[in-house]
Amino acid sequence: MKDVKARTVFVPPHRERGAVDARIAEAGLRPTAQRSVVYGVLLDHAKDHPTADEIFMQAKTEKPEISMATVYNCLDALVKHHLVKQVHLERAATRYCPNMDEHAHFLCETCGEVWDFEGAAKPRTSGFRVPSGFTVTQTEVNMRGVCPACAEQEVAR
Amino acid sequence: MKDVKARTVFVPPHRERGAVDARIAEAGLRPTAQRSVVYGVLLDHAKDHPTADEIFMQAKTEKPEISMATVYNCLDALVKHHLVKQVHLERAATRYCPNMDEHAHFLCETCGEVWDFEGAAKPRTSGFRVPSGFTVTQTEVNMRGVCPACAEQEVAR
DNA sequence: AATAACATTTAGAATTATTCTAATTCAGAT
DNA sequence: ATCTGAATTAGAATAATTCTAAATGTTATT
Repeated sequence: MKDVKARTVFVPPHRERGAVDARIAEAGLRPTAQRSVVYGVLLDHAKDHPTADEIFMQAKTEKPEISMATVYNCLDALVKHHLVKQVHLERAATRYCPNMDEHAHFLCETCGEVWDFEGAAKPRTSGFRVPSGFTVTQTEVNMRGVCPACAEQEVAR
Repeated sequence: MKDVKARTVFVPPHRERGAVDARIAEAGLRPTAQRSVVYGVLLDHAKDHPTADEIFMQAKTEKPEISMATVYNCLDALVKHHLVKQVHLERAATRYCPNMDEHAHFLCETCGEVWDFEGAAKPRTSGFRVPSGFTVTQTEVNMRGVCPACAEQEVAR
């Protein structure tokens, strides 16, 4: 697998300021300036599944004083209040995803890019038999393989 | 969540020496002493889903000269040759699992213990629609929640 | 059996992601 | 204005993993 890179991060096109704060407040969190920026960055880059470090770098362009520790604090708060999901695809850095619909993640083993696959059936247990007595609160489905772009390049060679 | 601990590791009851080497060889790997020990430890503690560090500690009791780097090397080789699966449940250390049947992993958020849930339906895509052009080679299903023992303690309080 | 070529192991240093700590700042309630 | 607790900050500390270079082991060839 090549070096795992995130997509190029670019400045958010349009993000409604109040809407972000409203969602944070609805989730039962005080919408501080930092949390808004972190959550906003994540919403703008939902497709990128950025790491804490990538979020930090982007957040700094909007709020230069923000610190890495705050990014982690904010992400933890957002995760705890079900606005954001952690994604553990590899032994590398945790990725963050603001798409709370049930969906799977796909990691291309060639280019390292991550995609969302929308769910169909019952993702709560994803076809697995949960033994009695266990309570499942969250299910994460991670796939790996080759994306169309990389498959094409493979053929070309 | 309490401190995440692995189950108490105890000395393997009976492990057939030749069988381990044979499986390593079948997978196309040279069965070195270190690989045998690492794979053997993993087979004996399949239910524990140990981390590299836990494997290292147990392996040392059988082969005191083994080094952490070698444990990582061996694990990587075993993963590459499909004898072992990596499990990424949390932001903590990667866990290793020698059960190559399709199954899901369940992490108890209270005690940190990990279980295998045997699969029923088609775990290859686990009910998710894979867009055309993508090739899925591996699917990992991770669940979180509360295990029966912890649920009981919860009620007792 | 000796040699060459290559794979594996080793110890320890280096790197990277994440968490911790203590001081400071901020927001809301009195 | 002041108190109180929550949030943020910088930087140190920790933990997992990878890297490096040297030593050792293995296999194939002579």
